[in-house]
Amino acid sequence: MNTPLDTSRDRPFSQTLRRLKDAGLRPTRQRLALGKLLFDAGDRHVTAEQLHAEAGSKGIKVSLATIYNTLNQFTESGLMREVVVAPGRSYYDTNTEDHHHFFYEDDGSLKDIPHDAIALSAMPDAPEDAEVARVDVIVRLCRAVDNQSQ
Amino acid sequence: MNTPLDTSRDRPFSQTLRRLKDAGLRPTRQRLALGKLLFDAGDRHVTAEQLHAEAGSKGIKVSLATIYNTLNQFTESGLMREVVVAPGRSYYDTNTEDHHHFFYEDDGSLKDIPHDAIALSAMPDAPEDAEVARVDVIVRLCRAVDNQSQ
DNA sequence: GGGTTGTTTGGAACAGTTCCAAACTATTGA
DNA sequence: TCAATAGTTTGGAACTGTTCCAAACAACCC
Repeated sequence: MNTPLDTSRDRPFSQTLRRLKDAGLRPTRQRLALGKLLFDAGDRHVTAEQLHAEAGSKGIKVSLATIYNTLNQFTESGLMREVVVAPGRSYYDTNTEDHHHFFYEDDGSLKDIPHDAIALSAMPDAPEDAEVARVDVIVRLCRAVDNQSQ
Repeated sequence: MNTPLDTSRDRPFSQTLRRLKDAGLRPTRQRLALGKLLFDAGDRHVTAEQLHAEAGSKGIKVSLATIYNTLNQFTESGLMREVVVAPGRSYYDTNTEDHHHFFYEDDGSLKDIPHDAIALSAMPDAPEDAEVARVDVIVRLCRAVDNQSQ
Protein backbone atom coordinates (compact mmCIF):
# COMPACT_ATOMS: atom_id res chain seq x y z
CA MET A 1 0.00 0.00 0.00
CA ASN A 2 3.02 2.27 -0.04
CA THR A 3 4.03 4.07 -3.12
CA PRO A 4 7.58 3.09 -4.00
CA LEU A 5 8.99 6.50 -3.10
CA ASP A 6 7.13 6.98 0.12
CA THR A 7 9.68 7.34 2.92
CA SER A 8 7.29 8.82 5.44
CA ARG A 9 6.32 5.54 6.97
CA ASP A 10 9.45 3.47 6.74
CA ARG A 11 9.51 -0.02 8.04
CA PRO A 12 11.48 -0.34 11.26
CA PHE A 13 14.82 -0.95 9.65
CA SER A 14 14.74 0.97 6.45
CA GLN A 15 16.61 4.03 7.69
CA THR A 16 19.47 1.88 8.90
CA LEU A 17 19.17 -0.33 5.84
CA ARG A 18 19.72 2.65 3.62
CA ARG A 19 22.76 3.78 5.59
CA LEU A 20 24.33 0.36 5.41
CA LYS A 21 23.72 0.05 1.70
CA ASP A 22 25.16 3.46 1.03
CA ALA A 23 28.23 2.51 3.04
CA GLY A 24 28.62 -0.72 1.12
CA LEU A 25 28.03 -2.87 4.18
CA ARG A 26 25.84 -5.93 4.03
CA PRO A 27 22.70 -5.46 6.05
CA THR A 28 23.09 -8.37 8.40
CA ARG A 29 20.86 -9.02 11.36
CA GLN A 30 23.54 -7.74 13.75
CA ARG A 31 24.35 -4.58 11.86
CA LEU A 32 20.70 -3.74 11.41
CA ALA A 33 19.98 -4.22 15.09
CA LEU A 34 23.00 -2.20 16.22
CA GLY A 35 22.35 0.48 13.64
CA LYS A 36 18.82 0.80 14.90
CA LEU A 37 20.03 1.20 18.47
CA LEU A 38 22.58 3.76 17.43
CA PHE A 39 20.87 5.86 14.82
CA ASP A 40 17.21 5.83 15.80
CA ALA A 41 17.74 7.70 19.04
CA GLY A 42 19.35 10.97 18.08
CA ASP A 43 22.98 11.70 18.85
CA ARG A 44 24.60 9.02 20.91
CA HIS A 45 28.00 8.40 22.48
CA VAL A 46 28.81 4.83 23.30
CA THR A 47 31.69 2.60 24.22
CA ALA A 48 31.86 -0.95 22.92
CA GLU A 49 31.03 -2.36 26.33
CA GLN A 50 28.05 -0.08 26.76
CA LEU A 51 26.61 -0.99 23.41
CA HIS A 52 27.18 -4.65 24.09
CA ALA A 53 25.34 -4.41 27.40
CA GLU A 54 22.53 -2.42 25.86
CA ALA A 55 22.07 -4.90 23.04
CA GLY A 56 22.12 -7.77 25.52
CA SER A 57 19.50 -6.14 27.70
CA LYS A 58 17.22 -5.79 24.70
CA GLY A 59 17.55 -9.40 23.74
CA ILE A 60 19.83 -8.79 20.79
CA LYS A 61 22.46 -11.50 20.69
CA VAL A 62 25.72 -10.07 19.40
CA SER A 63 29.24 -10.99 20.37
CA LEU A 64 31.61 -8.38 21.70
CA ALA A 65 33.90 -9.00 18.73
CA THR A 66 31.06 -8.05 16.41
CA ILE A 67 30.39 -4.90 18.41
CA TYR A 68 34.01 -3.87 17.87
CA ASN A 69 33.92 -4.83 14.21
CA THR A 70 30.72 -2.95 13.67
CA LEU A 71 31.77 0.22 15.46
CA ASN A 72 35.02 0.24 13.53
CA GLN A 73 33.30 -0.37 10.20
CA PHE A 74 30.72 2.30 10.90
CA THR A 75 33.52 4.69 11.76
CA GLU A 76 35.57 3.83 8.69
CA SER A 77 32.61 4.38 6.43
CA GLY A 78 31.80 7.71 7.97
CA LEU A 79 28.60 6.67 9.74
CA MET A 80 30.17 7.40 13.12
CA ARG A 81 33.16 9.15 14.60
CA GLU A 82 35.58 8.17 17.29
CA VAL A 83 36.12 10.51 20.21
CA VAL A 84 39.21 10.20 22.37
CA VAL A 85 38.66 11.56 25.84
CA ALA A 86 39.86 9.08 28.38
CA PRO A 87 42.77 6.70 28.35
CA GLY A 88 41.77 3.08 28.12
CA ARG A 89 38.47 3.29 26.32
CA SER A 90 37.13 4.44 23.00
CA TYR A 91 33.93 6.35 22.52
CA TYR A 92 31.96 6.33 19.31
CA ASP A 93 29.70 9.21 18.34
CA THR A 94 26.76 8.98 15.97
CA ASN A 95 27.02 12.67 15.21
CA THR A 96 29.47 13.01 12.35
CA GLU A 97 29.07 16.75 11.92
CA ASP A 98 31.85 19.09 12.91
CA HIS A 99 31.35 19.60 16.64
CA HIS A 100 32.94 19.34 20.06
CA HIS A 101 32.27 17.77 23.46
CA PHE A 102 31.65 18.15 27.11
CA PHE A 103 33.15 15.29 29.05
CA TYR A 104 31.90 14.58 32.56
CA GLU A 105 34.91 13.21 34.35
CA ASP A 106 32.76 11.95 37.19
CA ASP A 107 30.75 9.41 35.29
CA GLY A 108 32.58 9.25 31.98
CA SER A 109 29.68 10.51 29.91
CA LEU A 110 29.87 12.72 26.84
CA LYS A 111 27.61 15.45 25.55
CA ASP A 112 27.75 17.38 22.32
CA ILE A 113 28.56 21.04 22.55
CA PRO A 114 26.05 22.93 20.41
CA HIS A 115 27.78 23.89 17.25
CA ASP A 116 27.45 27.63 17.68
CA ALA A 117 28.36 27.64 21.36
CA ILE A 118 32.07 27.43 20.75
CA ALA A 119 34.49 28.94 18.30
CA LEU A 120 38.19 29.12 17.78
CA SER A 121 39.16 32.67 17.04
CA ALA A 122 42.81 32.16 16.32
CA MET A 123 43.94 29.00 14.64
CA PRO A 124 47.61 28.18 14.70
CA ASP A 125 49.18 27.48 11.34
CA ALA A 126 49.81 23.86 10.75
CA PRO A 127 53.53 23.21 10.62
CA GLU A 128 55.11 22.87 7.18
CA ASP A 129 54.39 19.64 5.36
CA ALA A 130 51.47 18.80 7.58
CA GLU A 131 47.82 19.57 7.30
CA VAL A 132 45.04 19.78 9.80
CA ALA A 133 42.95 16.65 9.78
CA ARG A 134 40.60 17.70 12.54
CA VAL A 135 40.35 19.90 15.60
CA ASP A 136 38.92 18.48 18.78
CA VAL A 137 37.85 20.58 21.71
CA ILE A 138 37.04 18.78 24.91
CA VAL A 139 35.60 20.68 27.82
CA ARG A 140 36.18 18.57 30.88
CA LEU A 141 33.60 18.99 33.59
CA CYS A 142 33.41 17.96 37.16
CA ARG A 143 30.45 18.03 39.45
CA ALA A 144 30.27 21.37 41.22
CA VAL A 145 30.91 20.72 44.90
CA ASP A 146 29.23 23.80 46.27
CA ASN A 147 27.35 26.56 44.50
CA GLN A 148 27.44 28.94 47.41
CA SER A 149 31.12 29.61 47.85
CA GLN A 150 31.91 32.53 45.59
CA MET B 1 82.99 26.94 47.67
CA ASN B 2 79.45 27.88 46.82
CA THR B 3 77.64 30.35 48.91
CA PRO B 4 74.59 28.65 50.35
CA LEU B 5 72.20 30.71 48.25
CA ASP B 6 74.02 30.42 44.97
CA THR B 7 71.77 28.66 42.50
CA SER B 8 73.69 29.69 39.42
CA ARG B 9 75.85 26.64 39.35
CA ASP B 10 73.61 23.92 40.64
CA ARG B 11 74.89 20.47 40.94
CA PRO B 12 73.43 18.17 38.29
CA PHE B 13 70.38 17.15 40.26
CA SER B 14 69.49 20.14 42.33
CA GLN B 15 66.76 21.48 40.09
CA THR B 16 64.97 18.17 40.15
CA LEU B 17 65.80 17.76 43.81
CA ARG B 18 64.01 20.99 44.57
CA ARG B 19 60.96 19.97 42.59
CA LEU B 20 60.74 16.64 44.34
CA LYS B 21 61.09 18.19 47.76
CA ASP B 22 58.47 20.79 47.02
CA ALA B 23 56.14 18.05 45.89
CA GLY B 24 56.76 16.03 49.01
CA LEU B 25 58.35 13.16 47.13
CA ARG B 26 61.48 11.49 48.40
CA PRO B 27 64.40 12.14 46.12
CA THR B 28 65.27 8.58 45.28
CA ARG B 29 67.82 7.57 42.70
CA GLN B 30 65.08 6.65 40.23
CA ARG B 31 63.03 9.78 40.65
CA LEU B 32 66.09 12.00 40.38
CA ALA B 33 67.21 10.29 37.21
CA LEU B 34 63.79 10.39 35.59
CA GLY B 35 63.20 13.96 36.72
CA LYS B 36 66.47 14.95 35.14
CA LEU B 37 65.50 13.33 31.85
CA LEU B 38 62.11 14.96 31.93
CA PHE B 39 62.74 18.45 33.23
CA ASP B 40 66.22 19.32 32.04
CA ALA B 41 65.31 19.28 28.38
CA GLY B 42 62.57 21.84 27.98
CA ASP B 43 59.00 20.81 27.28
CA ARG B 44 58.62 17.12 26.70
CA HIS B 45 55.84 14.71 25.85
CA VAL B 46 56.44 11.09 26.69
CA THR B 47 54.65 7.82 27.06
CA ALA B 48 55.66 5.38 29.76
CA GLU B 49 57.22 3.03 27.24
CA GLN B 50 59.21 5.81 25.62
CA LEU B 51 60.59 7.04 28.90
CA HIS B 52 61.45 3.50 29.90
CA ALA B 53 63.33 2.95 26.66
CA GLU B 54 65.11 6.27 26.96
CA ALA B 55 66.19 5.57 30.52
CA GLY B 56 67.37 2.13 29.52
CA SER B 57 69.41 3.48 26.63
CA LYS B 58 71.14 5.89 29.00
CA GLY B 59 72.09 3.18 31.42
CA ILE B 60 69.48 4.12 34.02
CA LYS B 61 68.02 0.95 35.46
CA VAL B 62 64.35 1.51 36.31
CA SER B 63 61.50 -0.92 36.12
CA LEU B 64 58.48 -0.18 34.02
CA ALA B 65 56.33 -0.25 37.15
CA THR B 66 58.42 2.55 38.57
CA ILE B 67 58.08 4.54 35.39
CA TYR B 68 54.31 4.33 35.74
CA ASN B 69 54.43 5.12 39.44
CA THR B 70 56.67 8.08 38.84
CA LEU B 71 54.71 9.56 35.97
CA ASN B 72 51.52 9.23 37.98
CA GLN B 73 53.05 10.77 41.09
CA PHE B 74 54.56 13.62 39.10
CA THR B 75 51.17 14.21 37.55
CA GLU B 76 49.31 14.08 40.86
CA SER B 77 51.68 16.56 42.40
CA GLY B 78 51.35 18.96 39.51
CA LEU B 79 54.84 18.50 38.11
CA MET B 80 53.40 17.10 34.89
CA ARG B 81 50.12 16.81 33.07
CA GLU B 82 48.45 13.98 31.27
CA VAL B 83 47.34 14.48 27.68
CA VAL B 84 44.77 12.18 26.14
CA VAL B 85 45.09 12.03 22.38
CA ALA B 86 45.10 8.45 21.26
CA PRO B 87 43.26 5.43 22.53
CA GLY B 88 45.46 2.90 24.22
CA ARG B 89 48.26 5.04 25.50
CA SER B 90 48.83 7.90 27.85
CA TYR B 91 51.08 10.84 27.19
CA TYR B 92 52.64 12.92 29.92
CA ASP B 93 53.61 16.52 29.37
CA THR B 94 56.23 18.41 31.36
CA ASN B 95 54.58 21.70 30.48
CA THR B 96 51.95 22.33 33.13
CA GLU B 97 50.91 25.73 31.89
CA ASP B 98 47.57 26.25 30.24
CA HIS B 99 48.18 25.26 26.62
CA HIS B 100 47.08 23.02 23.79
CA HIS B 101 48.54 20.51 21.34
CA PHE B 102 49.30 19.49 17.84
CA PHE B 103 49.11 15.75 17.43
CA TYR B 104 50.81 14.10 14.47
CA GLU B 105 48.65 11.12 13.70
CA ASP B 106 51.35 9.63 11.49
CA ASP B 107 53.98 9.08 14.11
CA GLY B 108 52.06 9.70 17.32
CA SER B 109 54.13 12.67 18.41
CA LEU B 110 52.88 15.75 20.24
CA LYS B 111 53.88 19.39 20.04
CA ASP B 112 52.79 22.32 22.14
CA ILE B 113 50.73 24.96 20.44
CA PRO B 114 52.18 28.34 21.36
CA HIS B 115 49.91 29.86 23.94
CA ASP B 116 48.96 32.91 21.91
CA ALA B 117 48.43 31.01 18.67
CA ILE B 118 45.02 29.76 19.63
CA ALA B 119 42.00 31.18 21.37
CA LEU B 120 38.46 30.18 22.09
CA SER B 121 36.21 33.09 21.30
CA ALA B 122 32.95 31.65 22.51
CA MET B 123 32.89 29.33 25.46
CA PRO B 124 29.78 27.28 26.08
CA ASP B 125 28.28 27.57 29.51
CA ALA B 126 28.96 24.59 31.64
CA PRO B 127 25.74 22.77 32.36
CA GLU B 128 24.09 23.38 35.73
CA ASP B 129 25.76 21.71 38.68
CA ALA B 130 28.99 21.14 36.80
CA GLU B 131 32.07 23.22 36.43
CA VAL B 132 34.81 23.35 33.87
CA ALA B 133 37.88 21.54 35.05
CA ARG B 134 39.90 22.09 31.91
CA VAL B 135 39.62 22.69 28.21
CA ASP B 136 41.73 20.67 25.81
CA VAL B 137 42.21 21.57 22.21
CA ILE B 138 43.87 18.99 20.01
CA VAL B 139 44.77 19.85 16.46
CA ARG B 140 45.25 16.58 14.65
CA LEU B 141 47.71 16.71 11.81
CA CYS B 142 48.55 14.40 9.02
CA ARG B 143 51.44 14.56 6.65
CA ALA B 144 50.51 16.65 3.63
CA VAL B 145 50.45 14.32 0.65
CA ASP B 146 50.91 16.92 -2.02
CA ASN B 147 51.53 20.64 -1.75
CA GLN B 148 50.70 21.39 -5.35
CA SER B 149 47.09 20.35 -5.69
CA GLN B 150 45.05 23.38 -4.71
C1' DG C 1 19.12 -24.06 -4.96
C1' DG C 2 24.14 -23.88 -4.84
C1' DG C 3 28.38 -21.63 -4.98
C1' DT C 4 30.85 -17.61 -3.58
C1' DT C 5 32.01 -14.15 -0.62
C1' DG C 6 31.45 -11.48 3.32
C1' DT C 7 30.14 -11.81 8.38
C1' DT C 8 29.86 -13.54 13.01
C1' DT C 9 31.63 -15.92 16.85
C1' DG C 10 34.14 -17.65 21.07
C1' DG C 11 38.30 -17.90 22.56
C1' DA C 12 43.13 -17.00 22.34
C1' DA C 13 46.36 -13.40 21.98
C1' DC C 14 47.92 -8.76 22.75
C1' DA C 15 49.07 -4.04 24.60
C1' DG C 16 49.07 -0.92 28.10
C1' DT C 17 48.51 -0.34 32.90
C1' DT C 18 47.90 -1.52 37.72
C1' DC C 19 48.48 -4.49 41.59
C1' DC C 20 51.13 -7.13 44.91
C1' DA C 21 54.25 -8.77 48.39
C1' DA C 22 59.02 -8.98 49.13
C1' DA C 23 63.38 -6.60 48.98
C1' DC C 24 65.37 -2.29 49.40
C1' DT C 25 66.50 2.67 50.74
C1' DA C 26 65.84 7.33 52.60
C1' DT C 27 64.82 9.52 56.86
C1' DT C 28 64.56 10.24 61.67
C1' DG C 29 65.81 10.38 66.27
C1' DA C 30 68.56 8.61 69.92
C1' DT D 1 76.44 6.19 63.81
C1' DC D 2 72.86 2.99 64.03
C1' DA D 3 68.42 0.99 64.34
C1' DA D 4 63.72 1.50 63.63
C1' DT D 5 60.30 3.24 60.59
C1' DA D 6 58.04 4.65 56.73
C1' DG D 7 58.18 5.22 51.94
C1' DT D 8 59.96 3.20 47.38
C1' DT D 9 61.20 -0.13 43.92
C1' DT D 10 60.75 -4.41 41.62
C1' DG D 11 59.41 -8.53 38.75
C1' DG D 12 55.78 -10.83 37.81
C1' DA D 13 50.96 -11.77 38.04
C1' DA D 14 46.61 -9.81 37.15
C1' DC D 15 43.50 -6.91 34.71
C1' DT D 16 41.14 -4.14 31.03
C1' DG D 17 40.12 -2.99 26.60
C1' DT D 18 40.87 -4.39 21.97
C1' DT D 19 42.27 -7.23 18.05
C1' DC D 20 43.12 -11.58 15.85
C1' DC D 21 41.89 -16.17 14.30
C1' DA D 22 39.82 -20.13 12.08
C1' DA D 23 35.52 -22.34 11.88
C1' DA D 24 30.58 -21.87 11.42
C1' DC D 25 27.25 -19.17 9.32
C1' DA D 26 24.36 -16.00 6.40
C1' DA D 27 23.66 -12.82 2.49
C1' DC D 28 24.00 -12.42 -2.31
C1' DC D 29 23.97 -13.68 -7.16
C1' DC D 30 23.17 -16.50 -11.03
